[in-house]
Amino acid sequence: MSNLEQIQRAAVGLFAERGFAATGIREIGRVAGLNSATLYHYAGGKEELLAGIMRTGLGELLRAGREALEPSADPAVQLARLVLAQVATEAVNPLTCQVTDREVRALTGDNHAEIVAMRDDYESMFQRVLERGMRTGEFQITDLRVARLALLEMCNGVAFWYRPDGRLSVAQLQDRFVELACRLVGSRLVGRQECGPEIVTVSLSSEPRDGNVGVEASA
Amino acid sequence: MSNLEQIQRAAVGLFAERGFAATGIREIGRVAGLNSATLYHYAGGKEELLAGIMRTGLGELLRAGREALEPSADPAVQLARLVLAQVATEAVNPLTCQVTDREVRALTGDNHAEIVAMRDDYESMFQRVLERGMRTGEFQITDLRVARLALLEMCNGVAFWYRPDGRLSVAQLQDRFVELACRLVGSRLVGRQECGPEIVTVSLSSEPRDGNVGVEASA
Amino acid sequence: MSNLEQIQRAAVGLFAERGFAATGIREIGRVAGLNSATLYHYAGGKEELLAGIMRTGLGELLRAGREALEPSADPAVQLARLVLAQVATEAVNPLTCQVTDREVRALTGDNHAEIVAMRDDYESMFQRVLERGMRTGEFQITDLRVARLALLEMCNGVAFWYRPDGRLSVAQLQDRFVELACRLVGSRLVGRQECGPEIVTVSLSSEPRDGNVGVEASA
Amino acid sequence: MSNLEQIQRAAVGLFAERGFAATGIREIGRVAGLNSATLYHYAGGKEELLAGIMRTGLGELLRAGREALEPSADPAVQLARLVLAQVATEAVNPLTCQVTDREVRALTGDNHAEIVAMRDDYESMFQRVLERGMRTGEFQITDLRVARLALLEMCNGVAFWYRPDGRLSVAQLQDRFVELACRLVGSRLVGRQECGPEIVTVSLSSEPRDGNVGVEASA
DNA sequence: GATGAATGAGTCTTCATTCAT
DNA sequence: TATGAATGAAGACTCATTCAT
Repeated sequence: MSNLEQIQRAAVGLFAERGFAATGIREIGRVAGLNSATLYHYAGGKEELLAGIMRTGLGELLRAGREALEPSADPAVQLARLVLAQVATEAVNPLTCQVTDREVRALTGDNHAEIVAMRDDYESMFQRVLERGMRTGEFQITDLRVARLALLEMCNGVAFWYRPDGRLSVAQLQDRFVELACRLVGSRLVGRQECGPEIVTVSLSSEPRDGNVGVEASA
Repeated sequence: MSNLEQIQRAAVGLFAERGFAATGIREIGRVAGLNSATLYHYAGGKEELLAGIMRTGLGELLRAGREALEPSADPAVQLARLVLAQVATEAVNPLTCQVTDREVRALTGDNHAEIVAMRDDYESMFQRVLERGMRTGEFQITDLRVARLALLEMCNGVAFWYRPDGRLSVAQLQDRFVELACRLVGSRLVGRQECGPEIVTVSLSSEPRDGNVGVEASA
Repeated sequence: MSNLEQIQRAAVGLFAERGFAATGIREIGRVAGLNSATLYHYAGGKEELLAGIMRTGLGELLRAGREALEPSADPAVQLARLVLAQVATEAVNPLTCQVTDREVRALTGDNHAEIVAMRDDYESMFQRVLERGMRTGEFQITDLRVARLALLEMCNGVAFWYRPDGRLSVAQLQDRFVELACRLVGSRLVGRQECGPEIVTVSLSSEPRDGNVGVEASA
Repeated sequence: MSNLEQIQRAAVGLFAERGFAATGIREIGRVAGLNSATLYHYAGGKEELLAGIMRTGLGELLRAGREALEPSADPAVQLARLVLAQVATEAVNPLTCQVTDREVRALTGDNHAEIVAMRDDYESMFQRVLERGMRTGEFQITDLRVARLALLEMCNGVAFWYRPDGRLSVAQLQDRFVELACRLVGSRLVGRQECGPEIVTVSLSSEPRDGNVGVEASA
């Protein structure tokens, strides 16, 4: 594992636990096993470190989202696949997703603009699917904006309570959420077999792990 | 308006915008129009200030929740009323609710324990209603825990995006969320006329406001 | 007991325990049962409070010292009586004497000058007696200054370790110290019956006490 | 001279002049020629700085005391050598000794316990010698505790008034004090030639000096 | 006579960052 | 590549003091 990854993991763990502002650069260094000055060499500073983490997290959500939309044009299937993708990503990388979700306000200038833009891109995927589902009559939605926001909050929440060593497997969690999402938008329940090819879920290099399993990605 | 209220409003505004850890005591004082030392006279310190705000916020959620459960024993009605109450409280006091939702980890010791206990109390209201609805067959829930968490996340989210001066009135927002909640748990759609007496929504004294309208409470 | 006395006692107790600089005006007020602002009315401020205490303490030492020197012109008797007087004063008012001994450097300007002058006055009593004892041949002193300083340190020390409820009565303590002093200056041992009329030992109003016994003085 | 030494000297000078509580960390930094934050890098904080100084001072007193007791078993000689050692240490490092003597109460927790234990160790050396001298009949002491305390106060006092550039050399000062001590305990006068090998007197690195002379020690 | 309110200056300490090595 | 040293700015908090009531 590279030094930057080591640093990102340490940072994600601490940022998730205490928040960006309450975490010291020295503490990150200590957890990563590096001098805090070394950290500047690899990560470029505290805010750059956070921005890198969030780019990673949102980048993966975007990639998985695009993969989700690809195979089918059916809004119900697309929504189900979006939920599959997001839930799995959040479940497999909860701390990175927590940080990505909560610390946007800590960014400034270009970093802030870039991350907000990525987030907006991601949310617009849901928006467009919901819109098309309404137009085709597959969805029964009273208020598009409210539905989208409720749906997103619900899915984002996974990162904050799901524990991989708990009762539910990721696959089970996905099934539960697809069901909830279908109900929320008033669509028919989309089954797993309808959903087409499985979506790759990436185990992010920024996510702190005991041991080192799963599909690893350096992005 | 008392000095403590002035301080709490300033603090809530800043905590919501930048987070507790990223907000300086001097800055709160500046916004409140007081010397930072005076703030200690009224609020007792930064953490005490936060704890006071969160006590206010959770206290009101608990109160409104109890009022919601009272008139009917029907789980569907109780759930609808819980959602009515929470959505309205969040919509009317969004910043206080944001802070209450996000800054628990900044508390320590007894403050932390107390607030966590209040939050658990509140969440158990939803849990109990969902359980009873499942037993009576009014709800069709695949996974109780997942449903509860999804529901709560969805409702908590309101504080983060609802704007009182926007397209939707609070009443409309409530209707949308009752519909979403009913769908989520697989119950019949509970109409407003079924819901019984209106639930008082308190405008918290800790909530920053332009002007000063609404039912005000010092609790 | 007057309010000023109450304040002085509280202050002496705290100054002795933690030192002047480490003691807060509010804490003194709390111990005295008064608001810290009220303290300004009676004592005029923190430094004035200390100066008052030290004036009291040194004033009493000076008074007792003069009383000691009066009845006899014999240097040996005079020295014995000076020791009797000082030891008793320190034993009966240990905390006031500790503060008087140690906190001179906390004073400024006129207060400082005045207290230093009083202390010098007091020490010069010993100096003069030792000088005369040398001239008359009653004392065998190798180095006058060293002897005086050693003698004074020795006597001042009483305030720091003597406990009235301990093994030794004040009278016994006096006897021990007279013996030590006589040895130190190489004089014959002066017996109690030689010492003439007893010296009044004042129980200072600035000394914290449980209950309220002894000859009390307001000076 | 190392930075830590620089800091300790500055601190000792200021602590001796104004007291620990009345000395600011910034002021120490200014005198030491360092930013106050740098001070934390080397000394770890204000209390740690004091504790380090006192460890140095008491450590040296203990070492010299042990060296004093070694060569002879004769209580009179041992006492004389203890006095030689202490007087020289105090005369050569007066400010460090002042601080060590007076600021114990500023320490807390483990630091306090450790320093008090060292001081008790040191005082017990005197106690044991006095005890043995009484048993062997070499000393004529009416009250052991009083004699020990008087002796110690007398010797401690040296740090507060001896000036190396004054009338007396350290050796002369030692002779005067050995004489006083012998008188105090009623022993024969122990001469220098009886005292055996000279005791090393260490010039502490924490002691502020103009120029930089003498046997220097980093301990 | 007595006090709660108020504050500017001060406290110790930690911060993110830079830089010479 | 890696780090100990160094610092100005800022952190939360306490201070002695004044004053209107």
